[in-house]
Amino acid sequence: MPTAKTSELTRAIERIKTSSYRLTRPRLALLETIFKQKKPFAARDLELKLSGKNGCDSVTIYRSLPVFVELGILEKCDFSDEKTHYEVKHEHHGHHHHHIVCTSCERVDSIETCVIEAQEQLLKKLGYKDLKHRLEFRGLCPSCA
Amino acid sequence: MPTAKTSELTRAIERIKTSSYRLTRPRLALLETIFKQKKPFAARDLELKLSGKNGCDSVTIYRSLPVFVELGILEKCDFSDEKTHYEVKHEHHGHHHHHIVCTSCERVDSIETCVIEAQEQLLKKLGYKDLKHRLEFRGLCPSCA
DNA sequence: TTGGGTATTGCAATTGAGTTGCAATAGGAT
DNA sequence: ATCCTATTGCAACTCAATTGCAATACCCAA
Repeated sequence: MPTAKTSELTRAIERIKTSSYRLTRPRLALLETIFKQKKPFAARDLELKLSGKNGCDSVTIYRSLPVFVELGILEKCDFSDEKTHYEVKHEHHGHHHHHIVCTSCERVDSIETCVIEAQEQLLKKLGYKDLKHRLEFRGLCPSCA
Repeated sequence: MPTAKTSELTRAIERIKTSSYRLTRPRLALLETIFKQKKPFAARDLELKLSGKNGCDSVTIYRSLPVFVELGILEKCDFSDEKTHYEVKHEHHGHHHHHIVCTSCERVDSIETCVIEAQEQLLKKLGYKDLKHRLEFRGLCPSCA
């Protein structure tokens, strides 16, 4: 009896197999680690968990993450500075959403209601096209506050 | 007769002098270059314009920009990826605003009406404190579209 | 105006994320 | 089982940004 996580992994594997990409041992190890993540992660986070035998090289990680994004398994979600972050593209919030990161504990919550679409409509009326946006909130979460 | 730009430079100089920071030749050269910028810029942009005699070292640039932010002369405004961007904190839009960057010509416009405050109010009701946010739009501007 | 404490500079070296070249390896379709 | 091609992993590299440190230059106080 597959758990929700197992079937998500299974679906990811299926997506790779039906694409022109190959399902390799390193990629499988990567996926298994990825689906254990409870928060958005950076390449470096995976690197630490995947070093040594049965793991995979950091270069492979850097090369695979964009592939997974292309296959709809992951989503890029850049927080403030430094590194590129990714998160699993869960079915139940495949829809557009944003994050709020606690500046104290780094807890990440999802914001399901997006008010920005209104702003985009405004810009479209001004003649802008192909709009994308990125929004992040930072602050103290209820438990830290 | 000082132009608007001149007086902004003058005010910036004044801010440095009245702080514990020192007004040095490199910082002055940096400020002069900064106030010529018409768009948000990265450290690297200034570096190119300030190399050679009467310029200043890139390390000095990297060290000064955060100081200028602290003094309220500049504002950080991180676009998508890679480098850290800054922009002059003009008096006439010292208020909170966002940007839209054209994905074709890189033209940057300011968005004076911010709908995000509503979202923050919502998060505050949920118990979050000390909220900050960052929002950027990317897309084709009316002339490129 | 001069002297001196301290902020600042600039060079060189380093860090850290991410990329690239390339030969060896391993999917997976036939 | 074979073979074509995607993929791996190492080493070397790029590029932004940071740090150590000795030399320099602000600028305040006498």
